[in-house]
Amino acid sequence: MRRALKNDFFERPTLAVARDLLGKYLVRRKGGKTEAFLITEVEAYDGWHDRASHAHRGETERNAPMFRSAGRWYIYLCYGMHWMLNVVTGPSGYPAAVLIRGVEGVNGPARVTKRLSINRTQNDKPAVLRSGLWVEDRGFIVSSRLIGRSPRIGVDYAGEWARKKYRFFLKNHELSLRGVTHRVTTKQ
DNA sequence: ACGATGATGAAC
DNA sequence: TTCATCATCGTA
Repeated sequence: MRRALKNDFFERPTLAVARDLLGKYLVRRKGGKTEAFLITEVEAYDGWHDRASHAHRGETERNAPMFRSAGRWYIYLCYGMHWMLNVVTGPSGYPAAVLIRGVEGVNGPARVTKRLSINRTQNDKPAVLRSGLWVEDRGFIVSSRLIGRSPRIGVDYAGEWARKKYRFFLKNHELSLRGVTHRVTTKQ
């Protein structure tokens, strides 16, 4: 089973999308080569009131993709050198997105974009095969007991929002890191 | 523990 | 126009 996720997957509440992205595959096609990576760690950024979100101070040129329809990429430069990859979620007009913080064998949001050669050229583009970057369901089921939650990384300035457990990760991430076949999932 | 490195947004 | 800040990482 190999099915590219459609907009209806991303149009759901942001926390649900974040949780369900674990165990899906981030797929990159570039220069005739296609690579797929198991998604192992994500963070949700949910609405205007979320003080950790770029959308907290309203719509700007940078965060405009977050306010648009779900299933598009929101990519921006952080600390002057790192690209951050997010996928827009929720209804159109509601600013929300999920940050891809880790994939199998690649730990950390800046390393993910570096490994997959992602930069602003994909920003605001739809997550479909045609754009060269999309997400696939490959039939794995990730049960709740294999998922960990924690506060988000690097958002200590966000007050009570910094403490919300909006980060989701696969508990056996370390196994994946060492290149060992992961056992977190069960074939459908 | 800290410097790299530049876009962003808010203040002036 | 200036300035502080920043959804991080590599080196020490």
